Amino acid sequence: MMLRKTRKSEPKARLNAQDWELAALEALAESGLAAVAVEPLARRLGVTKGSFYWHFPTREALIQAAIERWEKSDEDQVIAPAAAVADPRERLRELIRQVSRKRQSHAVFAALFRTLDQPLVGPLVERVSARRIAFLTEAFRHAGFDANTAANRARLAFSAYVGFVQLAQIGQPRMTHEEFEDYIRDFIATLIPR
Amino acid sequence: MMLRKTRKSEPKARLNAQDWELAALEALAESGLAAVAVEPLARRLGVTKGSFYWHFPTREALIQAAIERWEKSDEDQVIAPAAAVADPRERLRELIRQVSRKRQSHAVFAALFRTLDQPLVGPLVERVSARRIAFLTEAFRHAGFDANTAANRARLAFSAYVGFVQLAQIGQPRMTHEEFEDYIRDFIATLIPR
DNA sequence: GCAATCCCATACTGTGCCGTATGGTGCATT
DNA sequence: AATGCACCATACGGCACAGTATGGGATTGC
Repeated sequence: MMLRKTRKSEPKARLNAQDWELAALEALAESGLAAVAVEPLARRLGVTKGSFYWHFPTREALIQAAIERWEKSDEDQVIAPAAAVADPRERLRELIRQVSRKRQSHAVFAALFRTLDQPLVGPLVERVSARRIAFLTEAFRHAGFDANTAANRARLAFSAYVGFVQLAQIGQPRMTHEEFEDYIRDFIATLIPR
Repeated sequence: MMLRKTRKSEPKARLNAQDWELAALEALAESGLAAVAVEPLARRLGVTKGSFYWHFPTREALIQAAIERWEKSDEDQVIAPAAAVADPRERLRELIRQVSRKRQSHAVFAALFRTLDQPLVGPLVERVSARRIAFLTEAFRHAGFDANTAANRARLAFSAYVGFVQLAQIGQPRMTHEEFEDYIRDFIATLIPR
């Protein structure tokens, strides 16, 4: 009983709070918020909940920390790179292209969208959605649309984005890489006419 | 102990399987599949689970029956009326307009979309989605698009639809009726150019 | 090399739901 | 009026997870 026995892919022996947060985000992306449960995560990490409750006071605290971590990384990795592009149309195209990369981040977003009833998740999704819609509206305005049309177009684009990440969850489009690129091209051409 | 004591809005005294299915769909539309639980539903209906297990062998059976009922009613009330319209463009407009009515049905669809991991729900949503995308693709083809573009446009429209019902869940758009009508107008104008 | 601290295992209680067993009550039929 | 069936209440066992209590092994600082 001296050696470590069974463990998934033999990770590090001792954990910290960040390890739990990352594991929570993995489970969240794969199986939704319900999978962010203490005991299942502990099994996944090869420890018991005795470990967990040293790092976090409660399950809610873990969820809170995990989604805050996601919100920040998503802001940095999706919004910021797009905002850096000067030309409005090209900025929109860049934003849409971000969806195909950063799979993990969008999987988390999709998972959060499926748990809006949760008190911790609802406000977050609402906040992030409002921020992105505002960002899109601004971009469409600078692309030459009037205020009203820009708002509508932003809503449409964001809805299409949300719908797409949801559909991607079941592989409903079931597209090859070429089909996907073609779809994105049409997507952009339809929403951002020139 | 002769009279009925407490009960929500005093419904009928004795229930049948259909009552349970309708209650299940209500709970599903309001709070997702997790709320379709035997004991909570029993409380909601003012009875105990002794009643439930007379009508259904298991919780899965109730879910199965409820979503089958929804699938049929949705087919009849959303797809069929749109399919009846002759002109392709007008048919698409009619389909999109259906979304603003039939709120309950779309709330259920949104709830099911948030529970794709469930073995009973996944195939259903996949089936319904494929059917609608095929329907949309066909409509776009008849509207003059080539096969490839029609498929992409159908995906885009369906994604926007899925995203919209999800966003409606948090009242993210937070639109007045006029704003909504205006949005739908832009939605149609953008996706179905003439 | 020793103590303090960090990290975790074990064992427990509590809760909410699923499913079963069994008995009881109202209603229709005869 | 008695019987049979449809419908429901009550009570029970089981499971999975949240959270607590406590002790023990590992590590670090000295």
